[in-house]
Amino acid sequence: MDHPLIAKLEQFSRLSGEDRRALEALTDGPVQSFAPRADIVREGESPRVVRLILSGWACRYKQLPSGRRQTLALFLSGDLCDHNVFVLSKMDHSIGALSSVTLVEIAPPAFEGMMAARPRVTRALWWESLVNAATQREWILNLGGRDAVERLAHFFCELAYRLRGIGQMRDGGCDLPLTQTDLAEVVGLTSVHVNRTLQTMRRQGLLEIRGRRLTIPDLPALERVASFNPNYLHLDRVGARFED
Amino acid sequence: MDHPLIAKLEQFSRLSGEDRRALEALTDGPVQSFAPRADIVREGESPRVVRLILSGWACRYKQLPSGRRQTLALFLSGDLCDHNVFVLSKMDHSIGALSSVTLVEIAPPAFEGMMAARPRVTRALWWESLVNAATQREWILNLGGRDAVERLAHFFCELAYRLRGIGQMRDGGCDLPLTQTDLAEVVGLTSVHVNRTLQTMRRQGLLEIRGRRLTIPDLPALERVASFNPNYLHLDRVGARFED
DNA sequence: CGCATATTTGAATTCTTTCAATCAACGTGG
DNA sequence: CCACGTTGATTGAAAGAATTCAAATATGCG
Repeated sequence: MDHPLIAKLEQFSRLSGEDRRALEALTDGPVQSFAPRADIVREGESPRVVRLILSGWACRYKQLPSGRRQTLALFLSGDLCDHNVFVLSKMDHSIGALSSVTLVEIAPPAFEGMMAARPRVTRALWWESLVNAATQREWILNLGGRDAVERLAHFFCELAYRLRGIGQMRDGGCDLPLTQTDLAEVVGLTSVHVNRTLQTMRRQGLLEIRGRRLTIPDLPALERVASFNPNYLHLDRVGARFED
Repeated sequence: MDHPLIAKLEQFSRLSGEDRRALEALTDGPVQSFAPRADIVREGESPRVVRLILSGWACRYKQLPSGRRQTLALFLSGDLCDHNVFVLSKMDHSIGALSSVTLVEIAPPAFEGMMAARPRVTRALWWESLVNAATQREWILNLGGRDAVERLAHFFCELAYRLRGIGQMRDGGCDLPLTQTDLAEVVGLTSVHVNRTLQTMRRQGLLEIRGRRLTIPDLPALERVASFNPNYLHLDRVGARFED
């Protein structure tokens, strides 16, 4: 199996053998494991390292005094948790495991050293961080401008594209380690309403959820429901892996 | 009057005379003007330059097929519109003027040259971009986790802190060139509901809007209503301007 | 003064939440 | 292998929040 970070970055840029070795060396530290629901970093802590998700699903989240929790971003295998927050003195949000998670920590100096030495990797990392920013914007649009069905549809579309990018979509479906409560925190609704909305969507044949598996029988249909436009994922240079 | 970008960056880091001259040189291009409601950059265009807002209010926004428009970020004097989007080939959102706006364009090579030459400025620009990212996250929380009163309260709190940082709060108030429709697009509500919500808030003495002026008689009270925590603005190093 | 833009209002509808209870699935220990 | 406890999914009824549509007022500007 491919190295998750390499797999991710190759979506944008073709990497040389040297580039790959540099990335592998960067991430050969000890692997850490987290149980589902465990916090990986908590708001208020001082970030010291960059974290690379190797397997499992994690999220960035914030909690309101009311107890309501909002997911701000989803981290999948190959995702970096903030490759630059260590510029700031304190975390303004938390990072938590949604499923079982394994990750490696990368020391900032090693990270910066590699950026200096490997321009193509650096370019790919820039792309990564700009796509993250674009994804955050799209989430704002999703919460501010769409109703329950559209929000969930959009989230699942984004998920499908992201998972496909890292080779984790199979037979029009994927693992879905999220409970309905987790989904509710992603889309800013209550779990009860997510439940009813999912039923509606199932009835319309937009998706199927059984066990921990999500199936999307007709992704284009789901995209239409969500007014999904994948432009913000900036995958238009995927071909770059074949040129250069 | 201070140079807007210098004023902004000095919130975080003390700049030397050299630093300031470099920033001034960077932004001495021709000044462009935009009328209220005019688009500055449109979705789909290829970004070629970095833009610095000199005066007026602008915003990043996206539009849904339904016609509904969502504001993704607010740009005030001293703000840079994406000092790095030119890495991506096409804009995935638009930038529009909310009031009359003046700005200067900065060519990417000049920008990068200055980053290479002036580490302290670079550090400040990093801070700027991380605070932008944090602000985006907070907007997600605002839309996903708060009701109408709280959302508006939170927005006005953020506004007060940002305007104070650039010296545009006077007598507990500020100019507010936004219509209720503009506000609705910021907080993801209809203008009708914004109208009713503002009336409630006025009745509770949380704010006052007359003409184009916003007054906040008791900011701490408004912060309590919004559960506002300014930590995400990362102003904790403001003192840095006096040390170093 | 008069048009154009912005704010305000009311009533009806739709969407979402709340609360409380039930049902289903799953893993553990006996 | 089954009872039991825990967690997640589902349901119903009622309340609450936000939207829609249409019309009426205000406000500002030329």
